[in-house]
Amino acid sequence: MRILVVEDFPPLSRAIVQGLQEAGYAVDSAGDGEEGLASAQACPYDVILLDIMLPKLDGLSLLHQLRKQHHPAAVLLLTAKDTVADRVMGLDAGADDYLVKPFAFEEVLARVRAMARRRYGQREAQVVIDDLEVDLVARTVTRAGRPIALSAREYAVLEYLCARRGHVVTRMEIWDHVYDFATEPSSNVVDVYIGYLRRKIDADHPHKLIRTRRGQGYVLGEPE
Amino acid sequence: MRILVVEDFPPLSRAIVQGLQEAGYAVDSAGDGEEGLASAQACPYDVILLDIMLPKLDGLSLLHQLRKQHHPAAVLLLTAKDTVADRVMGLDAGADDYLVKPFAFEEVLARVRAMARRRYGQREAQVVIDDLEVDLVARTVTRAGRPIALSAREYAVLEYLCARRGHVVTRMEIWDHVYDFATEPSSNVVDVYIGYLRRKIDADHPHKLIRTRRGQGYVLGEPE
DNA sequence: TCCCCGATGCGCATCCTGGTCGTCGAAGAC
DNA sequence: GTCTTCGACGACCAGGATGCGCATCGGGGA
Repeated sequence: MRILVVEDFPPLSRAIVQGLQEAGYAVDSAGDGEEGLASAQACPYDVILLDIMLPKLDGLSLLHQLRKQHHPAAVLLLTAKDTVADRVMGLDAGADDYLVKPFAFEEVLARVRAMARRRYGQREAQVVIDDLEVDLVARTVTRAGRPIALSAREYAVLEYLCARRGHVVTRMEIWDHVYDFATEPSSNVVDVYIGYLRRKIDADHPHKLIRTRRGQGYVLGEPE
Repeated sequence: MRILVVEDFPPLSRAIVQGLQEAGYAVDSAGDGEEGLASAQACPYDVILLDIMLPKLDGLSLLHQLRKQHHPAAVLLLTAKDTVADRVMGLDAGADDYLVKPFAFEEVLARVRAMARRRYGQREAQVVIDDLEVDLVARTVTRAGRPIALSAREYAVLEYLCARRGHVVTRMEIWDHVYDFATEPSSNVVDVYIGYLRRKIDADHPHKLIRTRRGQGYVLGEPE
């Protein structure tokens, strides 16, 4: 899952970004409204955390712009104000959820998880494929009942594959959702991580869970 | 689907071309407006990705020329500017969609898919013919419920046949939409791939799904 | 230490070519 | 109308080149 944080107060922004990264998300941040808009347009973020009071371009205007362009991200508004009028205005503008400052980081995490899941039309917090179980809330993976430890990046790749289970996913798409802006897509990292994952959860030959579509990408699940 | 990318900034161009190829499209590229116009006139592209700021001939002029010649391609404009005036000018010139830089690759892919589908008048993301099902989003194929693995090229041919289901399609047309400039049409590749497809999805004799129209081409579906 | 990521080389699926065989259809003879 | 003949077109096969995917190694960073 890839997340954008638009917040102008550096300590808060830093705290949120760090917390989300620790939770295994790919996170970018923007310090004002204009930067936020540009970033949002540049990337298919799954979730955008958006402060309302921002320099240059306020959060609600930004949200309006995004929705006008049919941006698919789920938006979580962060605000100091909490009146019914504010709340209505935010949700009317196309926000998916609403969080009033001050809030606990736990709260952020919970809502982000919920939104990310909703975004891919998954009701269940648990994805089951064959004897593999991925718990998207607990962020745990078991195969045939035995728990499997994944690194943050490994989990991120698996999570994205789960979100699009049964669909052919190109390397580029995986890249887009697992990496932030820091790196360049001119390498075989994705292959490498598919390899790691297979070694841990899909050791048999031929691979039954993560199937290769030569020249196209990978598919998770989808039997036969 | 065959796509032309007209973009003068090499890194961006390369990234887009590579990504689209990975997604199974036949892609050519042009580095300036004149080259772009020449390529567009030389080939029945389904989609053209067109930068506005270009050397020699700018994107809007190019677009005007194409529309004057009734070129059928769907055009996706790429631009750094994003004012209402720009947007209106682009769409008035006959563009089908509009993408503001910087953008994520996945955004490009989504819009290209949407345009390609619209272009062939398909609402559904899934094509069903008899007991054959082709999911154009998931890029999966099933016959009588059983999934069928196709290679990238096999899928590309089938996708094009789906797009023109019920119509007679010549070899040349298939070739045009499945291959880029790299190869020459002086062979029987298309026949060969029709053969591959039939073996996988249409094994019965006589072939019910992919019918031969001697001296003309092939038809997908269209009973009797 | 564990995780992350770029690079290299090998093996194989995929792709294409060229050739041969089978088949369809038109035209002509009866 | 029917049968025959011939030409052309399409189907299928198999060998070989290509390039993709995968495993692995090793350096760098947290």
